[in-house]
Amino acid sequence: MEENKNLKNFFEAVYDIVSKIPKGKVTTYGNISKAIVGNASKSRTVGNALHIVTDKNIPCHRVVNRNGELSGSIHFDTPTIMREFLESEGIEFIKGKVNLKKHLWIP
DNA sequence: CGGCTGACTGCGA
DNA sequence: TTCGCAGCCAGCC
Repeated sequence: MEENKNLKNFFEAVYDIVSKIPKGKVTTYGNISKAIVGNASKSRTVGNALHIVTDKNIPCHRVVNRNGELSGSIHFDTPTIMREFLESEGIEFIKGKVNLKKHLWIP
């Protein structure tokens, strides 16, 4: 099957995938980009999409970078709220980073 | 229309 | 895994 062309644009696709991330799981910007266009070249655009959005229905706190770091936490109300959310969902943190080995989810 | 920035990634050491 | 460098793409001014 080809990529989802039903969506209006790349941003819509990002929101759609992010909102489907199961509780207790996390994914990376690159994985989302790959799930949409087939490669991680637009990984930065994925982050931009979550940056402009203010919809609380989108669990953007479950999206981290390839190292499992909460690089986007600085854009939240507080730089610690992102980790608090993940911990409350059962995500394990190792040295201040998400345990991708255990909680990584791919679309 | 042109240039800069960014919630990134991949590669090599 | 961590550090540094370069590439890619879309949105914004």
